[in-house]
Amino acid sequence: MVMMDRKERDKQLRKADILRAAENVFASKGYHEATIQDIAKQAQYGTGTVYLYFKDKNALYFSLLEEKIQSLINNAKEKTEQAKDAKKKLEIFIRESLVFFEQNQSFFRIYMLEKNSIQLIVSKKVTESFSVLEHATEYVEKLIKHAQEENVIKKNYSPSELADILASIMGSMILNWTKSDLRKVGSLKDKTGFIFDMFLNGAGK
Amino acid sequence: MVMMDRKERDKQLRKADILRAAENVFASKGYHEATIQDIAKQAQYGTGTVYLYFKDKNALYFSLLEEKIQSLINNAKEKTEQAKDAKKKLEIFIRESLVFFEQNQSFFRIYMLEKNSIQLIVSKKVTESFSVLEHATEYVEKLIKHAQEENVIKKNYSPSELADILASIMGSMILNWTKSDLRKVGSLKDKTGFIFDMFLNGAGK
Amino acid sequence: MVMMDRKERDKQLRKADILRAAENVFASKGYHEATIQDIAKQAQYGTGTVYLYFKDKNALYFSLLEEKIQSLINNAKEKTEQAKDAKKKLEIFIRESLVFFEQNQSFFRIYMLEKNSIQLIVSKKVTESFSVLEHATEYVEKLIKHAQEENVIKKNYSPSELADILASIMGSMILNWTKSDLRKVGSLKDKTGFIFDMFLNGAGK
Amino acid sequence: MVMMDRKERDKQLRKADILRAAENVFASKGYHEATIQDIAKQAQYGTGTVYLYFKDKNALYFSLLEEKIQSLINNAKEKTEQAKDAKKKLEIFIRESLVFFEQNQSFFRIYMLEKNSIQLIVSKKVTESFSVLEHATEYVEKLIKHAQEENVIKKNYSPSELADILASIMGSMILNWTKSDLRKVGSLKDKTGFIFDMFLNGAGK
DNA sequence: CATGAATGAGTGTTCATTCAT
DNA sequence: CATGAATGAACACTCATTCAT
Repeated sequence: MVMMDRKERDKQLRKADILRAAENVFASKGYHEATIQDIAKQAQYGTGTVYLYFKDKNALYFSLLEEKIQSLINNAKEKTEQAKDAKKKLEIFIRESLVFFEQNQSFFRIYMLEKNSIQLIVSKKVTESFSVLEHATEYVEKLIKHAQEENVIKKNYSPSELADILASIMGSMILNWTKSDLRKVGSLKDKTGFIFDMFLNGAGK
Repeated sequence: MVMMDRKERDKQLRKADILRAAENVFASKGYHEATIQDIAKQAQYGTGTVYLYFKDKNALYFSLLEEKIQSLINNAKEKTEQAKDAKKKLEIFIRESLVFFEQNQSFFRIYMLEKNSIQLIVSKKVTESFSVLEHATEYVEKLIKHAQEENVIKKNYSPSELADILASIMGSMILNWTKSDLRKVGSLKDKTGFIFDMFLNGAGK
Repeated sequence: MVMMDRKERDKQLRKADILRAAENVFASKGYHEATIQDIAKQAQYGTGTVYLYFKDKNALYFSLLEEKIQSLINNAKEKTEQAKDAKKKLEIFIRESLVFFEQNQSFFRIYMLEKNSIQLIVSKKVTESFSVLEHATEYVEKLIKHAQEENVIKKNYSPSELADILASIMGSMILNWTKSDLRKVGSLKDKTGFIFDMFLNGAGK
Repeated sequence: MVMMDRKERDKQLRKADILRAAENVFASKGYHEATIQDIAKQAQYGTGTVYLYFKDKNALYFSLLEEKIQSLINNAKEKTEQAKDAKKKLEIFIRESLVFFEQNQSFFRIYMLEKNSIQLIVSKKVTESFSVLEHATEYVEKLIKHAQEENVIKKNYSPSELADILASIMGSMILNWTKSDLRKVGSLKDKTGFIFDMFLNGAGK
């Protein structure tokens, strides 16, 4: 995006190294059990080095979440815009999310591990930088509103509630998939149809 | 249920005291931020006393989850059996779960905070005592299977996946409800109809 | 002073143990180089134990200073009141201070090491509990005022400045004494006369 | 003094830059709270550069003290030699010291903060380079000896003790002055008379 | 049985010092 | 020479767990 000199580029590379290591460690242990030393070792840096790039453990953690969510949203938006009607947009959104999570399983672990903590525990440390999450939900809401306007989705249900439900259905399916034997089950994105159907038509006959 | 002497009864009473305290503390701080001293103080016992009734922090935590889930299932089973057809049973199950969580908000916090951790982190400490959760899902699966047999629910979808989805929809709604201004929104169990509808018929028009 | 049960008494004893250890360690290393582990080890307690009795390193440090200064003042006041005229009072004050510091050499090290830091660096942590020092200087000022009223000391000099000067002369002499070979020089309180003379009559002929 | 080539001159200039920065930083934070990075940044050099000119933090610190004390002594000596009699010399010494400290308040802060640490803590790192202080006290002692020979000062008191006392009285007065509202109180060197009087004639009537 | 004081391993974080560029 | 990123030892402080009373 922006032109940067070698120094700035190297800095970004190292920051990325550390984020990658943090992703693994947080994913396998969760926030509290992960130690900065774990992460530093995983990234093959000294302990102190981590602090050159992130103010503290919390900042590292939220940087990670932010980066990933941002990239998920950006990708979803881009792909979504190629479709015309709201129904297709929704379907693409579901598929792209599944693709993303399939490619980012360790991030998914983190997301699932802490998403509720984030929402329930009102930590002061959090609020600052965490508009990303709001943007994410706002985006899904927008998709749903469009679908309502196009008469694809019932108008009497609140878009924000529907957005949460769609997200939770997807979460549930991804979780199921991660727990199953991956070789047998096939790609996660094959679940798109099922999720889409469940969301639009439910389980009823 | 079982006959017990005074000694055993007292022991159970104290165990319950501690579980009640743990429920509050875990609910407001989450597992890691809660300390045994917090819990002991809240229960008006000495720190060491907690260890007379629970092997360690983890055991206390899972005892709590187990007890609550057990009571949720028991209650749901009992109420559910009063209905004849599968559709009604499902509706009752949903309603009773909502009632339970409305009465046990702090447990719900715990459940939401850690439910994913429980499933994702394969902790050696966990596996032992955690058959309850399986029983719970098994029970919902059974309800769904019945509904499939009675032609209320599509037969081509897996009961276990549908069970997870139903649970996640309910979780999503409860979370929404806890976050909103309780006085305005009314009782949680009023959401029964909406959830039931979403699950059976989806959001589509 | 106050009646206390065994528990409270034991607690005070342990607090005293730790204060004694802290006195040694701070005295030989200064505040920053002293570690809590040093102090705990010296007191033959575990690291964490220190924190049962003192909020943090700072609190321990100031507790120590406060306790010592308080005891110095109390003793000085008591002995001083036995004399009638201001001149005698001043002399007794000087002697008693010397006796105190001779008996509390490691405290004197601490006092000298940090007294200026205390006065120069306006630390927020300090201000709260540090009225003791003010009381101490106030007391010396009062002695000097009395001496001025009794025409023993020039009235045109400010009592507070004179108090500081007296204190600094004493500090200087005590420092000299600690540095010299104690066996040869004799007791510190033998310097009373010299200090008293220097303060009243100066070095001039 | 000595002829030096450009290289050597530049080196001295840079050393001086760093010493100036160190003076500010040490004065406002004290030895332990000051960091090499603070100093380097203040001096507008890289962190590593500091180590090209000073072996370590300690060496930098003592270089600073040494330089300042040296310059104080040199100036005092020079001005002092203009007077003939010992009494006048002493007075000039006091005045010049006050002038120096008034112009070097941040150094004074450092001096007061650590002067006792220096004398009390027998650090291996210190001893090497610290003959300056001895020279300084030796010089004051010499002044006092002269005054004794000229019958201005009592002969029965030890010159070294008197030197320390004079220094401590001056320190006390300077400290008082720095703490007061400078605009009201006027120049520090106006205290010369008072100090001289206190030293020669004491506070007595 | 009940207690809560004592413990010390373990964590996040800082900073003097080094060294590749 | 100059740099400043990297390092890792060190420290204050917490808390699950134990055990003497």
